[in-house]
Parts: sequence; C-alpha cells; structure tokens
Amino acid sequence: MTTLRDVAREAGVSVATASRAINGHSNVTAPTKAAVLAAVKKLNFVPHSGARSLTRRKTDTVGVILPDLFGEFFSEIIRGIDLVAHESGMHLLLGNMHGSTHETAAAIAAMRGRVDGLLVMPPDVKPELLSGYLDPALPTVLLNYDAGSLDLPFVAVDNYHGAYAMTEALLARGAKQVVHIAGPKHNRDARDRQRGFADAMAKIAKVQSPAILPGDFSEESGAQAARLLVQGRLPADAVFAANDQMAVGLIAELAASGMSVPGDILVAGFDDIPLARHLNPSLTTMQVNIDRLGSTAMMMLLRILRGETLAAASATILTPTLVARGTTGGAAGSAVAAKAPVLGAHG
Amino acid sequence: MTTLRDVAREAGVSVATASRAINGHSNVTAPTKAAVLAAVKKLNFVPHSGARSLTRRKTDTVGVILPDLFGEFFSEIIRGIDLVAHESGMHLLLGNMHGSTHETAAAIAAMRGRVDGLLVMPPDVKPELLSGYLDPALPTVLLNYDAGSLDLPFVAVDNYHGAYAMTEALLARGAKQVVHIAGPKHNRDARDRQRGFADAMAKIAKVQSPAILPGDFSEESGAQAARLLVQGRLPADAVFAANDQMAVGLIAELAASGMSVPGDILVAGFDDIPLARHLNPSLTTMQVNIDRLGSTAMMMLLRILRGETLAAASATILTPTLVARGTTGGAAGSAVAAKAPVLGAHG
DNA sequence: TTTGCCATTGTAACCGGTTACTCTAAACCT
DNA sequence: AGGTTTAGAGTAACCGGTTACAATGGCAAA
Repeated sequence: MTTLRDVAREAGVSVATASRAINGHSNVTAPTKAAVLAAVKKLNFVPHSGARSLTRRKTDTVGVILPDLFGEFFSEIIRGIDLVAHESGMHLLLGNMHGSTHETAAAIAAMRGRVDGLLVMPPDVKPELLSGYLDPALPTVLLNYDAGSLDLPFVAVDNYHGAYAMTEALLARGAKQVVHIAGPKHNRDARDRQRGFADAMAKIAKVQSPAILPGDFSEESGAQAARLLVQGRLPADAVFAANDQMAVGLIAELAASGMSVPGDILVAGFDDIPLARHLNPSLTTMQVNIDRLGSTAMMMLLRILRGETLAAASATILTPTLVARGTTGGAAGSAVAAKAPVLGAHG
Repeated sequence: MTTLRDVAREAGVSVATASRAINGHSNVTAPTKAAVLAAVKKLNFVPHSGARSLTRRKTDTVGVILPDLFGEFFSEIIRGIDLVAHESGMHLLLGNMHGSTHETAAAIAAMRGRVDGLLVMPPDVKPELLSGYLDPALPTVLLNYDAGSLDLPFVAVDNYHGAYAMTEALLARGAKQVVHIAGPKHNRDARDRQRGFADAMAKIAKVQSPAILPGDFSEESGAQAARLLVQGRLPADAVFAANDQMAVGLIAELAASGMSVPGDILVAGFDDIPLARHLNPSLTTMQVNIDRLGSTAMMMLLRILRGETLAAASATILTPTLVARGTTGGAAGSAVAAKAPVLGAHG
C-alpha cells in the first residue's frame, strides 16, 4: 500500500505539494509536477478514495436502497440509475432492505459517511416509517412512491391514469363486461391500478361495481382467475390484469379451457415485460419504462447535490404508454400515451 | 452531523470510552455504557462508516465490476452476489466498465480504499490487460472467465461441455444435419460453445466441418440465420443456436416461412432465459444458473477475506443443465446435467 | 498503612488524504 | 538599492472514528 507520503518522499517534496500535483492544482511548477507524477508511476500509487472522501466530505457515491431484487424490474431500475450516475462520475452503493423494517434501518445507517445522497424505494407497507430512519441532512429521492406524508422529492409511475387508459381502450374495442384481476392488496401500484380501472368503468361504462378478482401479481394467480372465470361462468368479454405476469398465467389457462384470445375474450396486462411481445398472440399492455424511473430519480438527486432545493412538490410522474397488440385484436405495436402530463409538477 | 466527540461530551466521557461503549467492548462499566447509549439516542448519532473503515482498514464492502448491464443476466448475477453478501453483512459497490479499457482502469482505481475485495467480470477482449490494473493486494475473484494467464480464482460456466451435451442430445433425437448459429467471434462464451458443438459433431456424427452460421447473440441475427437456411436451401434437420435470444428470432422467422418446429426442424438454444419456457412450442435449452455464478464467486471471495489462499487452481466451473422442451419434440421439462464435474477443481 | 494489581477511563497518535496558513525567495516597483 | 508583491512549497491541523499506552483509583494483600 503506497501512500501519498511515500510518493512525496520519493519525489523529494512535501505531501501537500504531492497532493496538489496529483490533483492538478495550478500552483505547482512543471518540473515539480513531473517529479511527483514520475514517483506516482514508479510506486504505482492509487489514491485512497476512502481517505479522500473523508476530508472532501464528498464520496461521489449514491446509495441505492431497494426493497428486494426481483428480476427485470430491479435490473432496469439500476440500469437507468447507472446510466445517469456514470455520466457524472458517480458510483452506486447497493443496499437491500430485504423486506424487513429492521434491515431498512440498518441499510440506511450503513450508508452514513459512504454516500452523498440516497435513492430509496420504500417497501409497500408503511413507507412513513422511513422518515424516522432517513437523515434529513442527506439528499434523498424516493422511487416509485407517489406522495404521502414525507416531504421528499420522488418519482413515480402514473398507475392510475395508465389503468384508466387501458380500461378505456378495452371499452373502445367494444368490450361490455371488463373484469379486473387485482394485485396484492397492500401494494400501492396494485391499488392505484385498481382505482383507475374502477373509475374508468364508472365514468365511461357507467358500471358502479365492476367485477374484480383477487390476485398477487404471480402467474399462478392469473391462472386461478381464469379458472374462476370459466368455472364460475362469470360473464366477461375482456380481462384487464394488473400486471403482465398474471395476464400470462391467465392466457395459458384460458387456452387450456378452450377459450380463444382475442376471439372469445380480450386480455390486457400492465408493465410490458419482455415476454409480452413474444406471446402468441402478443400481449396488449401498458408500457412502463422502468429504466426511466431510475434515471429520472438519479437526475433529480444530482440536481439536489448541485445545490438546488427539491421537495415533494418537484416530483416527477412517469406516464405509461398503451401498447396495443394481439390479445385485444388490435394492430400489433401501435402505442398511445395515457392522457396525463408526461412530466409534470405534482401536488 | 453529530460526531463521536459530541456524544462523548454529552455523556461526559472521553471519545475512547464512547467508542468502546458503542462497539460493545467489555471494559466499560454498565452505568457508563448506559450514559453513552443515552447520549447516542438523544443526539441521534449514527457512526460515520467512512471514517470507521479508514482506521479499521476494513470496509465491509465488495466491489463488483461488470462489463455492462444487460438485463436478465446482470440482475441475476447481482442477486446471487447479494444473497451471499447480505448474509455476511457485506455491501455491494457497483462499478461499470461500460466496455472500454480506460473505464475499466478507472473503475478499479476508484475502488481503492472503498472495498475489501473485488468481483470482476472481464470484458471479452483481452482480459489479460486486467492484470495491469488489478491490485495484487486486493482479494479478487473473476466471474465468467475460464482460465487464462491470470492466477486468480474464478468461477465460470462450462460452455464447452454444455454445447457438447446439447449437440449430442440433438443427434440422439435423430437429427443428421445439425447447424450451429454462432455468437460474436470475440466472445469467449460463444467460442467455447462453438467448439463444443464442433467437437460433438466430429466425435459423434463423424462430421468434420459442420455448418456454422454467423450470429451476434441478437434476435435479429437468429432471424437472419433462418433466412439463410430457408433461401439457401441449406440441408438441416436441427439448429443449435448459441443462445436463446437467437433461437427466438430463428423460430419466429422459420414460422413465417411456413416451417414447423419441431416438425420440420428441431431447435435448441442456450441460457434458459425466462422467455424460453413461454414460447410456443417451448424452447429446449441449456439452463445456466446465473445467480449461482454470482453467489459462488461471492462465497469464494469471502473465503479469501477470511484468510484462505485461493488461486486459479481453486476455480469453480458451473455445469449447465439440459432442459428438453417442445422445440425438440421432447418431454417438456425434463432436465439432464451435462457430463462434467458439477463443482470441481480446474486446471 | 503501604504496596501491588486490576479494572476503567483518558490522552493522543494514527488511518491517508486535503488545505488553510505560513514561509522563502525571486521578481517587481519607485 | 530598499521595500513590496507574489508564486511555489512546507507545516500542521483536520476529517471522524479506533486503539495503544498512560493514568487513575479502588481494593486486597502484606
């Protein structure tokens, strides 16, 4: 481990001069600088970022705390964050709350002194608990969390308008009896999507209590819904699943029961997972650009780090896009944005 | 920012005592300890991990450097690493070399002083260049890199035997003329798979120069191969694509040309991406447990950090598993491991 | 009562950099 | 020439913890 002291000694200068030469300060003569850099090369010196960030009070790192690492969604968010972070020379420190409140506190505490800012995706249950753990002095942006009691900037997906738009589209295709397969009850995304569905049914189709089947975002729960639909002889000419995963399970089970999609029944999902376009028929869904979620949040965090003041009022809501494909009999590939501001102030 | 000094003052003790009380050292009286902890609560003190790691010379963090963040593969690796890291209370610092050599050096340098060890997945081209950047004093495990000039422990996938086994299986299904769609030329995985294919054809089918079509792991290149196959009237009764992505593109294009899979031609891929089982017919492929790649590497790194000495000789080779599905007309879901040691010393 | 030992606690050096402040000497001025 | 400015380099404090070593004091042993 060669240190700056070693370099200084080798170059025959003081540590201060060595430091200045390495960091390109102007008040160093050319020959002195050359001598220092030669010593750096010779000793193979690499600055100790840990020590440096201690004095600079700047780590060039942002902490990312996610509730869990579930496949596609996680990787896309990270990719989006990294894209922006990388441009600004920032590093990513990953924290995982693994669902538990205790771990969340630990993850956040462990970040102290290691990061300049935090990107946090609160767990579904009681995100308000977070406020107790978060350091008010540490710039923080919330991911996938729309409003609430915390006065922090956040970026979220407009699930409500997305679901509303999808329901509207199904009705426009001529469906009369649209059934919704809901997501987990405690999940914020799922609740908002259900609300969007119910409101659209009430406003457009004048149906006050539309049929809603329970689900938990899993493929199996989609299949279960299909069985309920078929065996229960629930009258339905369209199904709107709260996510693609369930739509996939639903379609497979419907096919097994001899029902044709979209011939007998239209199907739509939400998320646009990669699988969606490869199904046969391909799945109509609301496209959520998950990476945008990450990159937008990172951009907001960078603005705060540059000195701007952002609060909940400067939140960003990402609007999902309707992608009409085979399962609604539509022209495969056409895309329409949900009716809502693309990027707008919230509050 | 409350510091340890503040806590000590508040509790009426010295910083040394405060530090000892907080870290649970035995030589502190109960009342003193209580006073310190009360002060911690009152001032909302959270230790500064950066400063702590400077003196302890231990960061409880491992650096993960990946060539790029491509979807599924990346997220699965991270998930595997995190699984093990989390158990040991380790954090993950993400570095991204974004393909370039220059960035790789920068990413590795930036890790100095921030991590206790490194998990590096070398880029396809000249992984040997790495040795110049890597700090020999920093425990390092290589990911997805099988042998080479670096004497570092690594974990890799046995692409060769996997491809050999798949080719063997296709021949066993009665195929006479198997065509391979290769991956990018500079890609190590792709080359090994092609080698496995060629050797199997030579040894089992006694074909010395089997047909090999170019590809680049993309869906489009799979479709292109299909067109070559159909228009060029290349005699073939089975196609082994170097990855699933290409197999997907291939199948879609074959279907568009009116060819039936597996009726007219058998198809197999490699990787077992989630999409594979959802295709219709479902795709026969070699299952690579990518998360295992990450968790195994992390486990090796932990062993080094605990003081064990590991070198290239203690590498781990993960053997992929054959999953026979619809595209080879087989019993969907049966799985057979490739003939090779499951976990074994290499070299 | 004095000495010795041990359990607590305090002092200060240190981890590896950064930088405010000081010092020296060369260059500039009248 | 004498005084002043200023560029270049050095000294040392500091970031926020940890810990070796020193100091204190209470109690048992002599």
